[in-house]
Amino acid sequence: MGITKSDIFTEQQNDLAQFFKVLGHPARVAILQYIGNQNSCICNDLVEEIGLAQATISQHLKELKSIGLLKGQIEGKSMCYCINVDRWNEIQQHLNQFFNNTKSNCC
Amino acid sequence: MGITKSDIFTEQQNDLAQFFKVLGHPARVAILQYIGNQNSCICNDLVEEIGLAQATISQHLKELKSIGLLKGQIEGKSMCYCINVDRWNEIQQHLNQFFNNTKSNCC
DNA sequence: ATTACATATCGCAATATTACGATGATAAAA
DNA sequence: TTTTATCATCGTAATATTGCGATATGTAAT
Repeated sequence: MGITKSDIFTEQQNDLAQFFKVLGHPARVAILQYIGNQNSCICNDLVEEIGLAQATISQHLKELKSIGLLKGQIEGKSMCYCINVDRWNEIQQHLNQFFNNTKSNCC
Repeated sequence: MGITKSDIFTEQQNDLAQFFKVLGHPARVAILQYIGNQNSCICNDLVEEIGLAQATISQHLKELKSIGLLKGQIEGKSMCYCINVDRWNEIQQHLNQFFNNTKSNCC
């Protein structure tokens, strides 16, 4: 099949999984780290920095935008992609809540 | 293509992405939450609890084991799958390091 | 208006993931 | 020993993801 049965899970579970999923690709991790180090960014830098085709980088940026982690501003004829710090913190908090609420000690 | 170009990323980026990826499915989130609430677990409970076929659950458990998050002990004729707390904390720490080191504030 | 540049989107091919039925392996129970 | 129960693995179908070339879109410069 290949289709994830999202309807049998809670919205919280689906959302959480979606955050993890978007972060679950090395290119997207690398993009976030690069932007984090630069404190600014234009997409073309990324193409050289990461080593994937422009179309591919653009697709990854789109996914990072889809969960609100990145915001893009038109800067002349290029784009300035930046980390949405509020959202960043919010997601970090969600993930930590998941980790903290899920600890157990049976074995 | 569909193949991730892991060779152009650092080991740290690949590992981090792998953690996120494994957690990036609602069934696996649900499995961890369920085990966390029970403080113990046998796989068959999960089949009823989650609502996926036994083969599917088994596959998800395997992926959670692959990053060391779960450990399984044979318990009579069933399995006791438990959260590996040390590994759990370790991964939580890795993810938080990533979040803390990647903050920026350009826009 | 034309050109040059930067990014987004489309369409495709290759590969990965998800899900499940069927089957295999193992261990307690009868 | 046969049966039953529990979990793992195999094989397969459906769908998703990844990556890229080609092309579209938009903006700035000439």
